[in-house]
Amino acid sequence: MKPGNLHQKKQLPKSNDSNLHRKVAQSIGNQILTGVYAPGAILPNEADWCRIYGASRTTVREAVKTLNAKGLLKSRTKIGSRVEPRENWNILDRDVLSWHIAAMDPREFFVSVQQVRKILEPEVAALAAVNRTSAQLRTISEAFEDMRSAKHGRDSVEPDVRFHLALLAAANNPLLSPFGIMIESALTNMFEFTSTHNPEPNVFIPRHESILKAVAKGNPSAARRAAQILLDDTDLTIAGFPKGTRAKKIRKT
Amino acid sequence: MKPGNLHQKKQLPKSNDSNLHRKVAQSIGNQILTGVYAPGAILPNEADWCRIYGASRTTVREAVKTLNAKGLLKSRTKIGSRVEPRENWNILDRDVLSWHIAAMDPREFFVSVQQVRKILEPEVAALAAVNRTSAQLRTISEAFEDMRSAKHGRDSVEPDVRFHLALLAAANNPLLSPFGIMIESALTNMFEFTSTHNPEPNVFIPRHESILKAVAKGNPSAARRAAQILLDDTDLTIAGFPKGTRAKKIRKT
DNA sequence: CAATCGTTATTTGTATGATAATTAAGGACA
DNA sequence: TGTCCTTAATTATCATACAAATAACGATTG
Repeated sequence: MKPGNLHQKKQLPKSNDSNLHRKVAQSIGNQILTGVYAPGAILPNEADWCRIYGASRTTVREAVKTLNAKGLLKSRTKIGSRVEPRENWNILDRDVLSWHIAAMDPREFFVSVQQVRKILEPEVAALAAVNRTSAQLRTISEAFEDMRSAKHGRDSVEPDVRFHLALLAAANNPLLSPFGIMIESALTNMFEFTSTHNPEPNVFIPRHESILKAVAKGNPSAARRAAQILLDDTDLTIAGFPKGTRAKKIRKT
Repeated sequence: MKPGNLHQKKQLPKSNDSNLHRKVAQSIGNQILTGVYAPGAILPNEADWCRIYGASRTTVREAVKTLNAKGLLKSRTKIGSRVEPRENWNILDRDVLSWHIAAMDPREFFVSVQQVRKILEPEVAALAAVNRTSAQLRTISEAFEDMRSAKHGRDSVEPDVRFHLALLAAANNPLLSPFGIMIESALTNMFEFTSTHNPEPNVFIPRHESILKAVAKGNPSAARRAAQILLDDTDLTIAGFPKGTRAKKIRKT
């Protein structure tokens, strides 16, 4: 990538979200996540960004404040904005995660996600089996029914996501909720692969049913085991992904 | 970089807490976290905030953008800013977490944290045992030595935090890094209790040493077990906390 | 020479006022 | 009753100016 021509206006991705400061934030965020500006680097100053995007300073500053708030930058007077070290990035923020996914090899992403999911989700299922309210159980159950009755594979993605998010919520630990975004991203993006490379998504229905039943019964160890089995199956699916394929961009509305 | 000064104290840059928009963001953020404005509620509009804080609209807007970026709000034209549902809050953001801690019963917080730590940290230790680089091992080891050589309890907090963060980093999974903030907050705030209510903090030294040795040897199951033991001990400490005590406010920079 | 102390220049921070864009809500009309 | 238009409330964007912080530089002095 060629740095240098600051006088040229950037092509901002057109999006239904017509907020200019949001687009600017996304553009800069993407450049950070793709390594155009590495941790420790000083970004162009506000005046430069104004020229680059043809936006007012107000707008640029709001974009920069957004990135500050997500831990990607730290701005100081007379210095400018410096890219923060990676460990300070709010990687589980919805925007940051989407930039991250767009920037990295999707296979690598799935490996990282599966590693975390295999640590968390069995225990989440176990906690849900113990801590769930009846309303939360109903939500999980509804998601499962919608998943089962989905005709096409793509129709089962949304209830599938809903199932896992409901399970996570039923664990009733607020510190776990940021993972909902990770799970959602993973399942949604994974569909881009499974739909094109995997003929039969219905194998997963009984796996989800086992989790649901265990949570309904209030049996934590059964829930834990059921979640582990589902994740092992998911591992196999991922292992079948062809190398070098790029995930299509999913536009969230 | 000179090779000799690995032990140099990290120069904390003078905190820019004097930023007005930051103060406004903190104030509004606190009010959201304490429930003054509940999820779904519409906040006062920008003009109101200007009057309330005596700040310009520019400043208020930057504060609101910050809160938007952290998932606490969503602003829309003609509507105003609405508080988002809790599950969208970036609870593992440094600011949001500190507001959260200030707003809730600290015992409750420790329970939530311990639940998550007991899920994650044993597996983190196991991953670190397998994935660590030698540089990462050195960092962990240095933290341990600093911890051991600390004279007073309060001097062992910083290396203790450093130990756990280094372990987390050594797991080499970027999706886990947001938990560093949680761990840091937990350990730092916990000291406010242990220092006043627990006479002997040195019990934990050998526990940490077991983890270090297992990670050094590259033995994941030993690392996992050692981490579990440490966390069980921590549970006991927390169980001894008197009820109703409030954590003192720790100002992190 | 080395260290100290102002001075200057650069960059972000804050303020003000104006206009545009979005859209909920209410009113006019068929 | 339902549709379409107008209005009003609020955020979004722009332009300009000045304030504050501070790194970099250079003069002064021991």
